Amino acid sequence: MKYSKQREIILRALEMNVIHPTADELYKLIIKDFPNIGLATVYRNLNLLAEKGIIKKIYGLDDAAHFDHNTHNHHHFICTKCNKIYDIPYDIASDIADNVWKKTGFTIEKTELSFHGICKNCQTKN
Amino acid sequence: MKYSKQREIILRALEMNVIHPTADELYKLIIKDFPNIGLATVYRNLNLLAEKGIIKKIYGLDDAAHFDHNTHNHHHFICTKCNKIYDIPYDIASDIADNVWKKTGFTIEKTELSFHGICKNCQTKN
DNA sequence: TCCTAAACTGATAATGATTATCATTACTAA
DNA sequence: TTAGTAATGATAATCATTATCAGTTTAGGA
Repeated sequence: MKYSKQREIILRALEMNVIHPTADELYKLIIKDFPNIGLATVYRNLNLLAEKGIIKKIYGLDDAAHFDHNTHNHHHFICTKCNKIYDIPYDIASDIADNVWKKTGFTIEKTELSFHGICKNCQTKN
Repeated sequence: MKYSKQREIILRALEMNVIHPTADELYKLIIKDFPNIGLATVYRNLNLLAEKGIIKKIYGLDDAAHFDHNTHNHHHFICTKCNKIYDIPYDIASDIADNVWKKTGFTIEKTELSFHGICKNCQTKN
């Protein structure tokens, strides 16, 4: 993996945003400051960074993949009203992968927990 | 919701298959016996049935949505070698949604746990 | 410093999954 | 039987993502 200015920019942009953006959302943020960057470059680098474990790729929240600079073990909640994505602490179910292994004998490489519902903020409104 | 022969066929085809098919996979199975059915009809009805809670739509296993006639609470494991999808019993983490609610105050409507790894069968093959 | 190979880029075409459109058909309640 | 509406099949459109490719940048020697 060779250094590239674009990758640097993409990683910084992701780190500055706690909104778990999709590749396209991040692209739209970045072109404001770097109008020459290509959409494919954003996709490419996000995937590369996720492969290397430098960032996280989150599936299953909606139809698009989201990216997260927080690589610590944690899960996600998406509010079906405001569509905001929240982090859920890992210790909510820290032994779950181990349980699955004990019960099934399957080797677990990745555990993805996603919760859908109404966040506290949207509950009080309305 | 009005009766339709196609919906009946789609539901039966899903019930007969434990393979958690995608809409397209199910379509390819069905046209063998019902060559006139349209792909859009399969998508439409699977989504409709999932909305009504008659079947389950599973996200996050791979890029396509899979469907499951088993509506009992349970989770899924996908083997990264053979791509087979296995059911994981619910009691592996039966209190997890409750835990999230207690910790965050968020109302949980849907909990989706998906595990990726190597199944027992593929482990022994090597 | 200069040179080359490999990695990276931007633009865009291609893909794959899914949804929208629309004219036609099938169900159902009166 | 009929009218109203939901459903259908064919296909165009969309959306997210990946592949392609010619030109550019980077990095590690000579």
